[in-house]
Amino acid sequence: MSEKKLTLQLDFHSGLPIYTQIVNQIQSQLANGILKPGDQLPTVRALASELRVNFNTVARAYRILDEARIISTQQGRGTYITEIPPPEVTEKLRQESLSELTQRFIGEAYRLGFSEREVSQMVRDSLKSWKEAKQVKEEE
Amino acid sequence: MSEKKLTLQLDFHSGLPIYTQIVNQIQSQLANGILKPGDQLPTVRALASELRVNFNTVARAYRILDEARIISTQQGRGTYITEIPPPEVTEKLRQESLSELTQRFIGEAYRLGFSEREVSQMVRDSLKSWKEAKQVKEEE
DNA sequence: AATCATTGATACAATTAGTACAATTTTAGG
DNA sequence: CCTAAAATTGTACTAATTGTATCAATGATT
Repeated sequence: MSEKKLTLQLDFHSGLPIYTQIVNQIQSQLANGILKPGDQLPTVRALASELRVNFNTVARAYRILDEARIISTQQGRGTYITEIPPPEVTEKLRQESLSELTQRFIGEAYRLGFSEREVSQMVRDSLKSWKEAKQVKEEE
Repeated sequence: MSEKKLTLQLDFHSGLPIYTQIVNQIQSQLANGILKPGDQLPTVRALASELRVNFNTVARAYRILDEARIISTQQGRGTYITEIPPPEVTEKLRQESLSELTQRFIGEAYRLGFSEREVSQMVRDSLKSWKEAKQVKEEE
């Protein structure tokens, strides 16, 4: 696993805010293929030290990219380029995630000794309340 | 006694903490019948080594599952899937617990952006598999 | 001068790793 | 067999690394 070193060129006199320059350059390196989905970015402190900049400035750039779903920042872990699943598998992944969630729920209910009838009845009731709550919310 | 090897797939970039992924996948495998009450799980150190993760991370996952009464950890012995406790709770408590469980499930599905239709369809499917699995088990 | 955007300082929170310890089982000597 | 040491297993506490939140200082623009 090669440790790619993120290289950014900041221009402190350009009038563009530092955090904007960081955002732009990471986006452009991603567009160029220099950065790839799954790549880990330097920590906010490491990159800040590299660029001779306050780490909050890097954190701000990372937050902007995170909100744009371009990167994924994880407290205590690090920062990674978002994996973009090809569109045809997105739905599959979605279903798998719902399936796992449902299986955990059913399994837990089973463990607690509930019958199929009880579970399906409770799901019906809960979905009904949920739908009603959603309608109220949409009327606001 | 066949030594079932617990197989987990971790995604280190998914945004979900490792310990959460371990918790979820063990619950899933229990719901699927891949894991069964009484099964012994790998030791914290064995699973950690397998997953290339610190053993405290596995211990944390095990502790969460233990607190949820899904597994039973015993210092010096090992870790086992909890045997289904006889539901000695009253019917009222039973219903409350099912209701809470269901609302948590629906809420989580909602948070992940699934529609009522998708959720109820998935519940139907999962209940069907569950019923089938139970029949097979009763024939043994 | 006032205001606003940018950057910096400081404290905090979440996750994972390190180290020492306690409970239990296994094993080796007698 | 019995017993004590060793190995195995989970626990507790702490440290290190990471991103987050809040607010203060700075500096440019109006």
